[in-house]
Amino acid sequence: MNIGEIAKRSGVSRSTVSYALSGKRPVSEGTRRRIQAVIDELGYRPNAAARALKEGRTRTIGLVIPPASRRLTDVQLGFVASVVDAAARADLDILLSPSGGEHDRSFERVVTGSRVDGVILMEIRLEDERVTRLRQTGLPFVGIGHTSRPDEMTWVDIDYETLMARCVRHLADLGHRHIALVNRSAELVAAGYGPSHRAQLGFTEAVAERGLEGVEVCCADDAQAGRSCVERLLAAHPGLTAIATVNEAAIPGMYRALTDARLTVPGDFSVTGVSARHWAENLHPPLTAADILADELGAHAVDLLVRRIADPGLPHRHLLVAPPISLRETTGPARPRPGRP
Amino acid sequence: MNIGEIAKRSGVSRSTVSYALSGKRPVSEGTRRRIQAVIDELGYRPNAAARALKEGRTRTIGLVIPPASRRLTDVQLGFVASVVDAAARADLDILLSPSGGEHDRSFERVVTGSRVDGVILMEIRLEDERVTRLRQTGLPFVGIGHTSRPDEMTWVDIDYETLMARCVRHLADLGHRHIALVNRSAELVAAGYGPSHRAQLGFTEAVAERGLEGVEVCCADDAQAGRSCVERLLAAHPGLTAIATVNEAAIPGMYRALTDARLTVPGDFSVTGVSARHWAENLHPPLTAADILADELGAHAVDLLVRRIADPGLPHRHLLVAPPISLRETTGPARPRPGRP
DNA sequence: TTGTATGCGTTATCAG
DNA sequence: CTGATAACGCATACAA
Repeated sequence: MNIGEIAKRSGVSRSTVSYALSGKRPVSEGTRRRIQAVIDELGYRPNAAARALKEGRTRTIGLVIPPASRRLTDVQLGFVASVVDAAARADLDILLSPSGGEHDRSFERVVTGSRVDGVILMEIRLEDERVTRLRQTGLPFVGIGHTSRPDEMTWVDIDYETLMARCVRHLADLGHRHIALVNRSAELVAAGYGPSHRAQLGFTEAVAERGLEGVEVCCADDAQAGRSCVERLLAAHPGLTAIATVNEAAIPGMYRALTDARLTVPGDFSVTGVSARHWAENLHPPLTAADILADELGAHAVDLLVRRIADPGLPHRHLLVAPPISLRETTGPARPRPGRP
Repeated sequence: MNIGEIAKRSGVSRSTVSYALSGKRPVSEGTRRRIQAVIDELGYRPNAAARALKEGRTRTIGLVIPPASRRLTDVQLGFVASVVDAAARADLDILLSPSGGEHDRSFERVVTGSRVDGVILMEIRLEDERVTRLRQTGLPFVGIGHTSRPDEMTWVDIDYETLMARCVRHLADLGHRHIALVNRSAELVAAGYGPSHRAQLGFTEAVAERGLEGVEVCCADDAQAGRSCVERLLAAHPGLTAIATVNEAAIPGMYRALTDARLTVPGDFSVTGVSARHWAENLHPPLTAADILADELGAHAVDLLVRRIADPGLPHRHLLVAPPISLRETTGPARPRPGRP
């Protein structure tokens, strides 16, 4: 079924059908209706490939997510959902590319061969080959996250540095003097994952500023890791009374370790961090945390991308958000740990 | 950058470049290398739209997921991940369509206009307009889930009926006589959501078979709902000693309600159900459950789709899996509830 | 071993 | 207001 068939059956030329559809040229009401009738009857839809070939654009954007094998965190899922949602609202289709490392076939397919009009890139590292590649191709793209040279690209991101510093100050205000940062996995940190690095930065700064004792540990993104991580922390640091974390997936395990150690939250021990709101609210007890507004950020990324596609010469723009801490039920005044020497 | 440009710079014709790329015709080693050098230098990639137009296929499959606004369950996420993964392995791209109800623009775009070679459809209802629509278009598709007329389409699915019956029998074997089924949301059940209906069926059958007392309730897909649902259940049914559920998202809340009622699991009360393995294992305590092998099912769906695309005339095939119950730490011998009259 | 020519389905220009 | 026709970039049948 193609436009020629519609033209034949309506007794007009192909161009008339095309114009009747696009409205880019006046078509008499009578023929317009006749054409529409035939289209409805046959269920004709313009071929997307032919249109893309002719118009030079696909009305599709690429979304590069972490490899599917790695389980996505709630925050990441929130980004995906909001991007998908915003794209659908803008009548854009989404081509998904699960690609992490370099030389990924799926990634290459998406960024070359004119399959998409632009790309949204998630999980960006401080040094990220994909960013380099995207810049080479000249394809418009927007990062959710940014590299160590932020001016080179358009991005939206969460200000983990400020957020973590806020968490530390909040704990300090409650009298905590010995605090741990539970970061994401050692691999991620080693790979130069921006949020981890910036969380570290913010933690170190605020700890120094308030003259606290701070300890930093890495922890894999799952409950079991969170549990053993906190067990070790408690054993090694008897004076520790609070944890700040950016590892939401590990929090249930951290709670568990605390419970097992007969430490109540927030009575004996405080926990806070950065997390998706939905996740923080559904923990038991609900986590006092800076709530990441994934919806807003994803929608904004799509918006920036749409503009960049319309005018690739636009100067790069950046959006760094630092949501306030939502007080819930996991932070309280410091109290010396029971059984502490 | 197009094939003509490469041809010009290599001093050969366009067809020679094309054949050098596809290997469908012998090309002398010398010219092949010369062409490749130019391609590498300019970073040429064949235009996907032109190729799709010429070949009549896109090397892309559509994945229809529930609307992004609705939070996906762990099981659903597992399906998406495994489909994405399997498609990437088969060098297929994925066009994502978040669409639930009827007349969805995103859905229409994906299934018409030859944007994809085939579709994988998730969250199918007993009566599902999208299935009807897909059948009309003649586009190959595979369901993860199936309608009330299973022979009309190719699908893979989880045998919730058998699974739920198994859960009930397992509880009955442990001496439980009064059991509740916590289903998914009332909306979903009302909309004719297959898994919910089949779980209901299996529950009713097994309860009758073993002469038990059974009660069925619906519950929204979140922790809060699970909590209040179990609170109500405990108040209304003093003899209740076990729950079977297909609502994994509600389980943390269910645990909470049990704890609040001073009921230990599995000492005083048993819980079991159907869940993603990862989810069951990460609950505290880990849930005794039939583990849904999302990976396997998603990969299988892609495989079936690829075959259907290759030969649309193939007879419909179905895969109904019923994984065994993995014994973990939430079911034990029945014991009368404390404080029971 | 290579070159020429055609058509995939659209949109848009040019001509009536 | 409408029709004929030329691209868009590629793959391939046909010729050499």
